[in-house]
Amino acid sequence: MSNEQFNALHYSDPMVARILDAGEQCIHRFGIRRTSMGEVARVGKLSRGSIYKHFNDKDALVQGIIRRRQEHFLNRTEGRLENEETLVDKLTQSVLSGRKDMEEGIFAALAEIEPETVAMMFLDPRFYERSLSFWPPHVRMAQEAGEISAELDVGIATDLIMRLVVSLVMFPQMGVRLKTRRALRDYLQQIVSQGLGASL
Amino acid sequence: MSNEQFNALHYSDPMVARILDAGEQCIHRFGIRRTSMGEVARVGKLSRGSIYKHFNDKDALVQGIIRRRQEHFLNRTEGRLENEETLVDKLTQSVLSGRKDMEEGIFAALAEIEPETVAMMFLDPRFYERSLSFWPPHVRMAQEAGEISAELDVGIATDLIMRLVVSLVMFPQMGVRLKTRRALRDYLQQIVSQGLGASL
DNA sequence: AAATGAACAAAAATTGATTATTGTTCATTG
DNA sequence: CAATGAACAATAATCAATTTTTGTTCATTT
Repeated sequence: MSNEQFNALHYSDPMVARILDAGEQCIHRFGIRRTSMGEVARVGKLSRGSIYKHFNDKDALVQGIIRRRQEHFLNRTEGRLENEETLVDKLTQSVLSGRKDMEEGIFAALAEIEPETVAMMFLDPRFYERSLSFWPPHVRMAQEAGEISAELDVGIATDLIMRLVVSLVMFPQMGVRLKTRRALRDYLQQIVSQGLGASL
Repeated sequence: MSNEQFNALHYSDPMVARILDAGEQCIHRFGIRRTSMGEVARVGKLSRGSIYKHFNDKDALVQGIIRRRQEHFLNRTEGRLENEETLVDKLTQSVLSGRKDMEEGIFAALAEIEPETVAMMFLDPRFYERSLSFWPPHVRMAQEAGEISAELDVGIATDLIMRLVVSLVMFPQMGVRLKTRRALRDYLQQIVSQGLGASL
């Protein structure tokens, strides 16, 4: 009998939320390695058995915490994007939000205690897939607005955007320094609208 | 008194080459963690003291091995690019070469034994900087050939290329599947010449 | 029904004693 | 004069014994 707790995350369930809250608190303070299920239970004031009811194992719990954090980031970003007119502005805003989260959130804390863990996380396909699924609606909107080519395959556009945004968030110090919002926006504008072709 | 052995790698020096050869052999077989300086000395049939004459510590040796391997890859790729007419073809060839190296070279072996080490390596700025310094001449050639905009800043073009190539090599399975040379070339052609603008 | 907590074997982390490795120095070798 | 190898303290890896944690089960509680 397979468990459905793998695919869906029932954030509405207060018990699940309590477990994730407690788990995230522990990870933030001690890192993943030094966080035990018993400690999570103690912090969340619930039973260990009850954690295992909702998460098959420790890795599932950790993945759930990371996933919720990332989805929370994507939702927050989604909200911010409503103020942005163009796809380029949306990309700019997303990179800036992403960078900010990386340098102050739970990932920053983890990077100090367990850098290998964070590195492994970055190589995890699931991490990218979630970022990837964020963009198609925005790509279509940009196509309807005539901002980018309507004939272009959504998958291809999304792929480029995902690779660019992830790279710019993860390695802000690499290549050209795009420190200011303006510089970053100009860079993205050039690539999105002309690639390396005719310059602005 | 600072040592100059950090910045320059004297591949011409037969002693340095012997040390790097022995070290690479050890890393390939046992991984970085289980490779000792004594073992490298034994394999290379030289003294431990002599290794420390050329490399300040174990990390310097490991970095030297990785660096030489990457430079070797870049040189080999450089040779292959001479057959390629356009920047897009060069990019295509580089991604394919990179992917091949990643799935069969020392990195593939390391990824099996010490995935965290490989993950950390990927997050190391030095790894990117070497890839970054590879592209400017090709960008200029493409500009002279009228393939990409002559007004475009070389740094910006190089930045995009580096981020794209690294991403496509490191995460071939992410986003759009670009399995065939043709599919990969079309993808790169679109991005380089029009970005997400007018489609082909 | 859902959560609890106790019991349990298997797996993993911790501990402390022991051994190996590191990085340095230097007199000797080729 | 570069390479060697032995000596050395400091650091890190290893190993076996012990303790903790994991993941599962199930009778009990809410």
